[in-house]
Amino acid sequence: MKQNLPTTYEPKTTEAKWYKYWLQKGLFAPNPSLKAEHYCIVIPPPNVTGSLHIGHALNNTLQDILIRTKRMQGFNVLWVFGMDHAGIATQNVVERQLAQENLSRNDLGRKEFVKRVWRWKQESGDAIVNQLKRLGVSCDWSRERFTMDEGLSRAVKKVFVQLYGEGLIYRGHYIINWCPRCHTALSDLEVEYHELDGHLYYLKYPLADGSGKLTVATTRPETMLGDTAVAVHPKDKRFSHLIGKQLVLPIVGRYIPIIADSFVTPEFGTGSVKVTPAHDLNDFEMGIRHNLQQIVVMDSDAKMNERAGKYAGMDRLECRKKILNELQDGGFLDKIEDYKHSVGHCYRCKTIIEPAVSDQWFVKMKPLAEPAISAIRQGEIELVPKQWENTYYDWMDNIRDWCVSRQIWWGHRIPAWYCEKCKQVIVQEEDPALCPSCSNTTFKPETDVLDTWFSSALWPFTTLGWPDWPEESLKSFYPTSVLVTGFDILFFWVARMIMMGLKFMDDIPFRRVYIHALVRDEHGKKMSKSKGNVIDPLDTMEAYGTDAFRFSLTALTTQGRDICLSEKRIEGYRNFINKIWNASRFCLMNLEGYQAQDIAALKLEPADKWIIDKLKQTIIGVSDAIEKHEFSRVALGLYQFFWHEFCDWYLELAKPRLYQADDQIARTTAQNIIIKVLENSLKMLHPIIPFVTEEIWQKLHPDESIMVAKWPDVQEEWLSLCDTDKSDNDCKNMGHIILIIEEIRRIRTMLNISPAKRIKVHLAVQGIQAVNMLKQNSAYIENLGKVDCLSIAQGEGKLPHGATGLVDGVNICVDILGLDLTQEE
RNA sequence: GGGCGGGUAGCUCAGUUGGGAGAGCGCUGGCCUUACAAGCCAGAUGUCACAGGUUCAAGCCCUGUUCCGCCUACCA
Repeated sequence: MKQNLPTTYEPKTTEAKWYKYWLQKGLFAPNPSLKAEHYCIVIPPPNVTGSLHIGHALNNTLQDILIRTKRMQGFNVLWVFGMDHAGIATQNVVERQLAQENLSRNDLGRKEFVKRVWRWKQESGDAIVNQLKRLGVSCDWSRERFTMDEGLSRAVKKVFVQLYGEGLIYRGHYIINWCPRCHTALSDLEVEYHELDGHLYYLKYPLADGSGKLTVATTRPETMLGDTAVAVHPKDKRFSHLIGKQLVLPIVGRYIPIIADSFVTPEFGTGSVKVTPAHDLNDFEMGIRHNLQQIVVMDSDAKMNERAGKYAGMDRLECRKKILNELQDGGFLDKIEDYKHSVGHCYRCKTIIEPAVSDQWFVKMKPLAEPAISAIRQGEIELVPKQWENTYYDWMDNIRDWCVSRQIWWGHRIPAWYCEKCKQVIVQEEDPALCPSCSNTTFKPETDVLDTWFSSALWPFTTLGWPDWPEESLKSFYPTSVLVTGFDILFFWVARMIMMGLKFMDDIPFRRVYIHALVRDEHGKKMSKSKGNVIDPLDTMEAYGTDAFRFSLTALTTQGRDICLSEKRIEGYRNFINKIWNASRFCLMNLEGYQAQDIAALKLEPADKWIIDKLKQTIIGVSDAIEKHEFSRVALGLYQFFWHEFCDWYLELAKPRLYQADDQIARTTAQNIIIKVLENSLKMLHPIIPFVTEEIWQKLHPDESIMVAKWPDVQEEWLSLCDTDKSDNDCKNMGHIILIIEEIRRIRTMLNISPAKRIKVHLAVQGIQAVNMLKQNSAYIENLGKVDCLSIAQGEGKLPHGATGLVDGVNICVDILGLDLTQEE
């Protein structure tokens, strides 16, 4: 069994080899004949917008750790893979490509454009799959799904139609967030707010009766063209005499009323506010309350339209300047103050969004949210870390209706038609044949598509086969075991999956949500291409190996904190991988004559019991940490055990027995222990670093994959053999011996004794038992302390001249007679 | 405005029910000791943000202050 291996681990060749092997053996798919508890994860589907970033690497590494562990623990495991069509984002990518050819999507037309996006989807999808394979993830590729594939599209239609039928989806004329660049409505969540330095402009509106002027404050003077009122607080005594009077809108000349509305904050600005129902959310609502006209003065590009008169065609910001000039000239501009305020931007293209009124489709959220709130409150779904529950409640308790229609081309068409004759809206899965109200047969189909997150919300059950359930077995994987995701999509995705799962499956979609952090650079800065601090997963895997990369991510994943990743750190863990490699190499090199033996046939030494006890503690700690999803604890516990306990101490302690040939049983014992410890370590390490562990495992067990090896079990005879609770003190004694060795080494260093030099050491301790213990373990001290003459005495002893130390009641004296200490000075 | 998280060794961070202040990297010194120089041995380094309080005992619990980050809101 003796084998020779190179001294440095070479990840590249190894990784490709084993991934292929696993695929060929079909180890990623669930075992239909296995009668075991199910463990299922559905992947957060990556967007088909290009390639994966480090956040994906983290997300999928953590999922793979759970999946691989559970597989080894005997569960019937399914990890569903799939991708998201990512409506706006993907459309933008393809539009940018077209722009390089000086084309727009309109040049192609809808049909051609969508074809082109499908082409891109193929390309991007392949890249994503390859990256994930490179990362070593063990998802079931045979069940790949796409949010726009046939089955999922059918599910989307079905859900839409049912919700519409129940009045939970409606079409309405409301104010929404409009992105003038993407040319589509956005949901509230898709708007990012950023603080901008702006101004507060004070405008003077004259009273129609000539009795004076009323000053309003605004950040957007250009919207005055669409003003249809000025509001004051009903209890504000300064203005109560003006309520009901008319103002003359400067420049425009239109008459607008002064209204009273408690929305107005008397302390802010002048206490009176201009009302533009068509271009501001609050004004819109005030407009409804007071039955005001909505005057739209901008078009879909956020340019002024014909209602803006001479400003028509102007960009909104340009128009602002011109209007201010004109107001100034007319004496309507009172003053301008600097003002910081937050402005909404499109989360996909960062353009400033424009509130606009239009016809859109909405999902009524309150009835869906209530059961989803109680699912968390009742503990049916657990959020890890728990602190996110507050955030969840906060949003869910104040949830607003969800605008789901998008005016883009890439996505699920809304299954609605309009009768060309009577304008009746028809919502159904199939094309209508006959108008139910006028029997007309010609219809205009809805051109809007659905928000991407609408189909994502159905992901946990559509990927498993709903509504057709082509494979009956998959049904039993719902609810899934855990969802692993970032906090940034808690509302976008997690909350909506819970709502839809409860609505359509009548059950939660997952029992637990593990929410991990964002990956930042080593100084905590967000990674971005423009800052140049991006760590690319592929480059990193190329440079340090996939295992080192995965181990780094895992070791840094502590709950409730962002992950700061530096190359230095990855390099450090690369060294750990190499350490594993070399320790394994050492074990394999010393297996001559090895035979697996029953414990009973072995002659265990204190060092053996000590390492077995440490292994046992590690198994308990690691298994527990995985169960609690404390990933950093998993990685660091294994690191500490393997490097510092196994390599630094045990292997050194075991070397004399491995190197000699006289005492066969001593040798066999040491061999059995190192193999036992190595195998158990490899198994626990495998979910984090699958490649190197498989490589070594198969040197011990040719053509038996570690992927399906049994997870370490502390009940096993081997591991229960050293029990510190029982009378056996060998483990504890070994701990004392280690301290003594360390003290001897310290003294050596202090005295500047060359590491190669063998020295004389005298030990003295109270009590015959203690003396016997030291005598029993003297070989360890001699070997690792480089001592060739160790004397052990009871009591104070008569210690000769020398340097002394004291450890746990043991007096240590290094004999300096005969030592050449001249180099000390 | 509201909420959450965080301020621990030069850097990045652990610290699970209060009792020993820790890891990795970096740094210093010594070693090619027959697995590993991507290594081995030894070492230095901290008013645990600040101020009070509870306690025999506080990095950990309570109150206040301050700085940083994030989320959220109808900041005209």
